[in-house]
Amino acid sequence: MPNDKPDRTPNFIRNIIIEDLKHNKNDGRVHTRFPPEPNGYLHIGHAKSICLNFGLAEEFNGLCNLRFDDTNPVKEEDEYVKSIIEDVSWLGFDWENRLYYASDYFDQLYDYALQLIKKGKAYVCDLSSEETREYRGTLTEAGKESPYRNRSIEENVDLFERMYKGEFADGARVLRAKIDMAHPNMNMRDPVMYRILHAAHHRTGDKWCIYPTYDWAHGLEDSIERITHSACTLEFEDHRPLYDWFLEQLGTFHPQQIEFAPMNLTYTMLSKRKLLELVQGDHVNGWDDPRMPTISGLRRRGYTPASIRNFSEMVGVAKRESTVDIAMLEYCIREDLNKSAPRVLGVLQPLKVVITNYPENQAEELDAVNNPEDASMGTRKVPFSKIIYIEQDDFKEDPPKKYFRLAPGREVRLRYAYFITCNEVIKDEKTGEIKELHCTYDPATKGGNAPDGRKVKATLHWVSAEHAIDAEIRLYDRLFVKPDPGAEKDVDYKTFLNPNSLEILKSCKLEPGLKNVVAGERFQFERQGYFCVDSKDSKPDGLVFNRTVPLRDSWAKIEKAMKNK
RNA sequence: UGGGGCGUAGCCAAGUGGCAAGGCACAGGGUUUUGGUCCCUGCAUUCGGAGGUUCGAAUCCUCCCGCCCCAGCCA
Repeated sequence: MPNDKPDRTPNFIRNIIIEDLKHNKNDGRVHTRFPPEPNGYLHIGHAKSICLNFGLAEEFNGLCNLRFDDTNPVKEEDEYVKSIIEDVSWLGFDWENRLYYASDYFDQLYDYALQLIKKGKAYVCDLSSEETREYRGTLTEAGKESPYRNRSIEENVDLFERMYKGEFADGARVLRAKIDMAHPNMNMRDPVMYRILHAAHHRTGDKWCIYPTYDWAHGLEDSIERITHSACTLEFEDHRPLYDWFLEQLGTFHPQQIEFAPMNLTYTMLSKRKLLELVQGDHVNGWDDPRMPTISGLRRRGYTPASIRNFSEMVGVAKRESTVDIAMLEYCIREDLNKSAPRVLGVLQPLKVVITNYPENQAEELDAVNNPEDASMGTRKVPFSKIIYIEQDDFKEDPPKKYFRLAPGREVRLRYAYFITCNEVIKDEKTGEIKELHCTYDPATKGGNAPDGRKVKATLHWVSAEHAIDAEIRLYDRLFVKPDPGAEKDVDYKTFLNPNSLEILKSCKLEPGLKNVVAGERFQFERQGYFCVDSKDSKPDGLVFNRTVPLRDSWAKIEKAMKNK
């Protein structure tokens, strides 16, 4: 059995496939598909579905198609298909030559509809949409049959052909399946198959003015492509009897629809409609804003495809409604970047430090390790001189308990450099603001070790002032302040948008080696977090970095715990 | 009051009659020139509840409770 990851958590869909394979169902074929509607950008929830479908195909030596479910021209755009293609392939999946569109099948769908009409299983209905709703009945009451339900086959064929030809106005008529207006499942009460829409389609242009509905089209799309296992989300469970009904009536290849629970993520929103609102309302800067849970947003934020694939595997697939803790996603990106990202020194909020006993006009090149997790990534040189910057947070004039960074009289290590001791704090006379620190260094501790064996409790990152390069750094935080911003039904979720989800730092100081970075390049700024070069705004003479995720910070936890005491 | 689903730890999630995997989070401890990583340890006598069947139940049966979805010519 093709399974190179025996430790993968089992899930019910995989179990169904294993069982089907055991009985040689579909001649042992496994063929899945990812069927997005091109009406928005893909988000992390779609990524889970992509990983599921392509992953299953991969695991069982099958195939997975990418298919655009473009049956509604008024909502769909080419921009979205472009972004979806980019996102799926960025995630690392390959549909080879199997890129399909529902619109490729419009002719076949039309023929199938004619077949159903001729079997007396579909009819043209002249009821308005309001009337159709009234006739449908309610959840607890049966519906009424349309007065047009018993038209002759000839009349239905004629009317349907004239619908196709464009003789009727939008909404004037629809084609409906003739099933059962008293069915307890609302979806079976003569569902609409075609509606008249005089709208240009992003691919077929003005060829069509009738468009198939999802229920009518989807099963047939799957059938035409000989899909074996058609995974979709839970809300379509009620549609399965209809999915099956159409395929049975037509006697065509019958894929199996399997429903799984869609994913929710804490502190964000996974709904195309709401994400569109955030974009259109300028609450974020576009679909690929690094705060967005979209694949393009995560990509720009610095997430790797591997981290997202791993996350998808980690959250699993089940039928139970779930809200995954965003900490799990953050864990996945840290895990990946810890192994792969080069370490670098960068100061976000600089505090000037003068090493008073270090010679003027001197600079030396110190050896620094590029990644302690991977020796093959080698070492580099970092310049050191009399004036350096350290992080404002790394000095406290009046250090609290358990704070073991720099403080007056205290000695700490500068990473890869020297031990320094703080002797003097220079303040602005008026504001009391700390302007700079005067420290002395111990020349014997070069590289970071004291020959006499004395220890320091802290190691700080730093950057030489005269060698540093400037950069803008964008710090991102969760998009919403509540774990489930949509939970309160009578409060708009936008109320819970985090006003501090983006903080821009303009005068960050980075080690000079970062001068020639390229868009998308990722680094760990030691003791801070993982950052990547912004793909849109970063320029050679104006570097912009996005913080992907901060490092775990146990000091922050201690601080918080002390405050809560 | 119709139909379809789902209830295993704070969050995901295995398990399908033989005595509760794993991960995240959290809490301790060790290593450490990143308060990072890594490594140990702890974390459900119990599976929504109550009965029943059985030598034995999260798994089977009955009843009850809770949550989600469905009345678009959206997908």
